[in-house]
Amino acid sequence: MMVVANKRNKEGKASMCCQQEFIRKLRERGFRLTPQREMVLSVLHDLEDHATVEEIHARVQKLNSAVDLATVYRTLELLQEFGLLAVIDLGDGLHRYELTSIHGSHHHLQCRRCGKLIRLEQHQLQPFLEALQQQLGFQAEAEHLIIPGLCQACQAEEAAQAHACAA
Amino acid sequence: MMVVANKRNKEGKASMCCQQEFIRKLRERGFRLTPQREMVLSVLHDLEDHATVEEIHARVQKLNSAVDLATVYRTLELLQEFGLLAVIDLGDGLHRYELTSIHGSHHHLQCRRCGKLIRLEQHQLQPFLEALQQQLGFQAEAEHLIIPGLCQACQAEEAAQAHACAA
DNA sequence: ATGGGTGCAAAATGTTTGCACCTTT
DNA sequence: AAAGGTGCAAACATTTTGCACCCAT
Repeated sequence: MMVVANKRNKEGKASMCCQQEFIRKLRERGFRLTPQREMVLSVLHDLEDHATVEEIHARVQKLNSAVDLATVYRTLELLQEFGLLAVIDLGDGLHRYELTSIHGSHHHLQCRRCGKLIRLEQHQLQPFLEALQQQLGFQAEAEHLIIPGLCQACQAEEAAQAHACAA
Repeated sequence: MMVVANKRNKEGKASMCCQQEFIRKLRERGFRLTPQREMVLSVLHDLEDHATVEEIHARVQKLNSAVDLATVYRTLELLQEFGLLAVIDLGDGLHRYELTSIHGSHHHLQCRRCGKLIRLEQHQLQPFLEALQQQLGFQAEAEHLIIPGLCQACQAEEAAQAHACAA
């Protein structure tokens, strides 16, 4: 029995390009593309940003409320093994996920004061990674670095605060 | 009642330099330096490398087996608030800790194949962090980045393996 | 006496696993 | 029939919390 898992195909976008890849990798190992797996993939596909397991599960349940959290975990694990899924750890004890094929390799600057995440594209990191290769022989495969610090706005506010204290 | 928490003072090294800092920050907030906190700090001080909570707890228990895990957690939390403690997440679900004052700001290159950690000093990262400031106005405070990739040895082995498959 | 700190046990959180049942091939 | 996949519940691991009691000021 097939469940409608991706309503967006009618829009004609090359939607779910990653589904082909997923199916291929599943078949390679004798695994199947089930409606549940399709739904998880679809939800991941539609994320503008990375999401936690709970968020993914909640969205999947809107499509079919019977889908279990354990199934979501199991599917995410598969996607990770296949290298299709990036795992992001912001240090708050929650893992966040996103499809690598959709968002491309990128990184985040995380403001420790306001929490804002600033996207950093792979190419902005490239010179640094190349230096690692040349100087240390290390071939970096950084897909998702989180660099903590202070965003521009918060730098200003902290400076203002320091002023106020001094006065 | 005072418990001997740091046997190494007799060696004459400027041992436990961080203890002064810890005491000062505690006092600032009306908190106390207890034997338990002293022991946790001492254990952290003697680590060659970062350690998990369990490892720290085990070492503290060698000094006084009554010390509770919860106390270790509470002390680590304090040290974090004071900015004296670096938390490292290698992605295996365990947090590792080390005193910033002892080991200095540094980072790690982590080989995804053999698991080896290669130390990367702060100054090796500096040009990149400065570029972030100049180009994006972001003031990075990266204290402990983990950059995944392949170490030199494993690059060679992967290449050899690829050859073998082709043949 | 006031308030911080501890140990202990319970709870909360996030994730994994065992298993009976269902589904696809 | 064989093998994979699911939902459910229980198990797990890590971390946090509530509380009675202890200790320092």
